[in-house]
Amino acid sequence: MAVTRKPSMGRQKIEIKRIEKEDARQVTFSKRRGGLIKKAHELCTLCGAEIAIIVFSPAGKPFSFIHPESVIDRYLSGNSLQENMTPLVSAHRDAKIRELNKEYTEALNKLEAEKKRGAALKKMKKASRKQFWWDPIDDLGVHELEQLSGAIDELKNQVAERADELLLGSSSSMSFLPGNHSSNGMSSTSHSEYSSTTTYETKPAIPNHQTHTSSLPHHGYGSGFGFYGRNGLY
Amino acid sequence: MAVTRKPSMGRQKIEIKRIEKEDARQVTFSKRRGGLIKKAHELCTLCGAEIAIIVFSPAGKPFSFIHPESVIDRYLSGNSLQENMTPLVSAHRDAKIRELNKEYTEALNKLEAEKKRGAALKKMKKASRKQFWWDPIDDLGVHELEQLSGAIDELKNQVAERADELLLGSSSSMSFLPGNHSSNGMSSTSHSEYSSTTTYETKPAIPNHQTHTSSLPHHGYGSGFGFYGRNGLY
DNA sequence: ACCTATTAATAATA
DNA sequence: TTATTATTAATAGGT
Repeated sequence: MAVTRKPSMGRQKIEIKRIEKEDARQVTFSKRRGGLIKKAHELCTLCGAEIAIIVFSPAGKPFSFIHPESVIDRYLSGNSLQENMTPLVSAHRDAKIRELNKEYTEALNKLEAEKKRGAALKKMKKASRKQFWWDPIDDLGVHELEQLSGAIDELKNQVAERADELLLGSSSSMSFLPGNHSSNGMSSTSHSEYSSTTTYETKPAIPNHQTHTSSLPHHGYGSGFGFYGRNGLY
Repeated sequence: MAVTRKPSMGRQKIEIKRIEKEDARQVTFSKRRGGLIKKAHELCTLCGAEIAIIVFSPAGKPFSFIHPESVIDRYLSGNSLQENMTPLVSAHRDAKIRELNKEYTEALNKLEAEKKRGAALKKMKKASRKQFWWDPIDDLGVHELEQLSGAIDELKNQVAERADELLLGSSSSMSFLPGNHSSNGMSSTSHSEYSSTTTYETKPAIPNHQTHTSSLPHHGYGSGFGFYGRNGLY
């Protein structure tokens, strides 16, 4: 009793335009997010680039992605970045920097080891992405740079807000997330997929209230990414 | 005299590990960058998300990508963001904010129109991407947030540095780019591909010197992204 | 940059 | 969400 065999219609070509169906949109978002991440990871591994990303899901759930070990390392190794920090964050940072450094290093080593053992490599199965534009145009003006700078600040605000909330243990507009925590299928044990890259998910922060009253840990400059003179390493 | 017909070996499966051949790496980087961008754009269009990205090519060439119109708009519409700006940038900003606003709006309209006319849709043909990691983990701590915040600051520094250079007209370590400008095939006319998304390329800045001495335009918070309560719009 | 043979991503489904 | 699989889309190698 074999039916006409129609397991699936297979992938259909779709128009690149907003998916109206809320449900489908969510699914696609999830799937493509995973795909994008994978692609990004591959690009990193293959060519060795440095990236930092902040994403806000359609639902307003913030995600952040940072790759450069160098950046992380520079931060963990403690340095001149506490000055411009929010007193709140700064305080905690002072007390935890060491611990975190160790903690983090251990985590990385662990992941590194597990990776070498040819551990899990099939946990990734999400989808969904963010839409942004990327254009290697040649002539950039001051205004664009200013805008960019501003946008970056905005991003920092989000992070800072979340940080303050955590530090204060305040639940002014945040305590537990809406619902889909492990929804992505790679919760706790998951981020051992890709080696030395750091990722954060600037949690929910509740898609309702938005008391953008938090402060963020600014820090001195002086220590830019420092990727410039690294040509010799590639 | 038809040979054994071997047009191409076709795509070969590759290991996801650093491409040692400098040349091949560059090509792959380019190709995949384009692919990633495309993917990202699609995700944006399909699901409507908000993203901001900063990337540093293996050669140290910085790229930045910002999507959210809302963010841009908020910035262009002028507000409380001049306080923490570098005097240098701030000054210029004061004088140009209006002009830029108009300029930008017009540009967006132009792109919008061209897009509707079903204009060019085949200009995209680059390749290359950045490698970074993105992980939707559920439990984020203060330390991760701090790191994230720090990394974001780093990014801002890059932008600020460039901005200062432009404003000062200083060529201390920057004047013309190394070489591959239009190498991507979509220079000037290119960024009309995707509608209302903003993209910047924090130019070369020369992959050698790195006088991270620039300052960046910090600005007050108060006006976070504000994507949170937008559920109803999706 | 442009071409294809292949591999990889994924829309539809369950 | 997660799994399956028919198709479309991305691309590694070559030219």
